[in-house]
Amino acid sequence: MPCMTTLVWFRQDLRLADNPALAAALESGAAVVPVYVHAPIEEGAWAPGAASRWWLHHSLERLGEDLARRGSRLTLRAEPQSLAALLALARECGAVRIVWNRRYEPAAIARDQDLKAAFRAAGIQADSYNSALLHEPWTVQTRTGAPFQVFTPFWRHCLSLPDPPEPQGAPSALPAPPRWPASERPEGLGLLPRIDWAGGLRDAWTPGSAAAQGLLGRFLEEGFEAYGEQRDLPGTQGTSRLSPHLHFGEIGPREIWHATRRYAQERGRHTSWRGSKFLAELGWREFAHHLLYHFPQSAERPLREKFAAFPWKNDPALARSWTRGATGYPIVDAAMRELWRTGWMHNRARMIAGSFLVKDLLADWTQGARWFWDTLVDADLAGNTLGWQWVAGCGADAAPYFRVFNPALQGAKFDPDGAYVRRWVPEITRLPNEWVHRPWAAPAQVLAAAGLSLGEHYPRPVVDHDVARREALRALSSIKARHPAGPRR
DNA sequence: TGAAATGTTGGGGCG
DNA sequence: ACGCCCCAACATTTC
Repeated sequence: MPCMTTLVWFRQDLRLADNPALAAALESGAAVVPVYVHAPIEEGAWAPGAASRWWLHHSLERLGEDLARRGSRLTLRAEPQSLAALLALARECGAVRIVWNRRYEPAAIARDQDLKAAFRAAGIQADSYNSALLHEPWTVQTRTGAPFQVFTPFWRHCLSLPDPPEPQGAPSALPAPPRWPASERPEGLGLLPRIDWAGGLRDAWTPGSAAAQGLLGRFLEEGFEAYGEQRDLPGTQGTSRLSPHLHFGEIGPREIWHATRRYAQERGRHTSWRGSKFLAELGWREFAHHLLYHFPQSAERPLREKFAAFPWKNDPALARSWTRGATGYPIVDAAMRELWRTGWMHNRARMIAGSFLVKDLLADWTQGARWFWDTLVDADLAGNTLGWQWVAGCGADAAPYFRVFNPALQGAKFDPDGAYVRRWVPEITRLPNEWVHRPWAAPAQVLAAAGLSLGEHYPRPVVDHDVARREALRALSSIKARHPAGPRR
């Protein structure tokens, strides 16, 4: 006679603290079988990319260890269909209930709805919870009941809502079932690359919720105060680097919210924390999920529909120079090499590199979104979509298309001492600061003194920014309506 | 969460 | 002393 068992289906909530689905399972007193199902085909066009898979492998290992320390186990299954895998597991365990934390990507929403109905039809109680967002997307709306399309009023509205609930700590023990079901080994999921290119990722990151908590604590102590000034400087460690941990749910936004509040209040700062630039970044994350939820086509298509007719050039050789970090613009190349090596790119650098791809190379923003999707450890459909539509100027609250970043000026402004470009583009290390962001303009004797021969050690610019900018503006005018087009409903 | 082009102002050189 | 021009510095407009 099997005792009551609940499946806790882990997805992008790979943590034990602040996990409402897990808490709900424990509350009932039932035995708990934690499970992760690897079913990438179900994710459609947005199955995890190579860098994400590397992260996921290690994150699952950490979660398994955390569970083992609490007398439990993580059951791993690799199947084409989550439903079949979970129904089979429920049968094996005699489970009568399954719980999970919600996801908000269009394909995941559709899949989860089908699953919920199928579980209920099979006599299995299915309940879902919110672990990933401060506020559910359908609860945030303008006075007229419409979704927000501009960040500032969106976030102002969120800040006016009651605080999200305080997160619960991790349980100290999980009731085990009488017998553990069979489990795939992490290696069996095939997440790790066949040839080991992940050395740079290993050096840069420690997946898992313990590391995430460590990063958050260190950031609050050392980075929070100066975040407003430091966050835009890619040559410094001014950001929290929590993005991949957030994507995989190793830490939740509510934990960050309340940890920030506590940090500020313990130091007698009762006013600034809610309105801080740091929490506003959580706001952008919320806004991204809000937009993807309300505009589910936006991962594939420009929100401003005029942009569907934009005359992209899509030159494969130029796109290749971009992915390889060989455009001849140091800050763009530094950004792309940081991404390739570490699976991450500083936010300011994302804007500069993104603007360059879309506006200087006239490549369709979806090409950039695809590359980031495969190479970023924090690749997130909502965030990636918002970021690329923002940079291309075709999204909600986006940078106007005519706002074109000048790589040399951005470099001078945000990497004035050249620390960032020198770290990732060592060819130009010996150029003085004055020329380090525009080696093409350096006098011959300066290049010679720096031991740099353009076209030999480091490429000449693949396009002339000045010319490219004008070409981009001309391309824009070709799709411009008499009245600027608003976002599509 | 831009940058370039264009306009305005005011100091200073100079005839 | 005066007008003219140049141009830097700043502001505004435009892309």
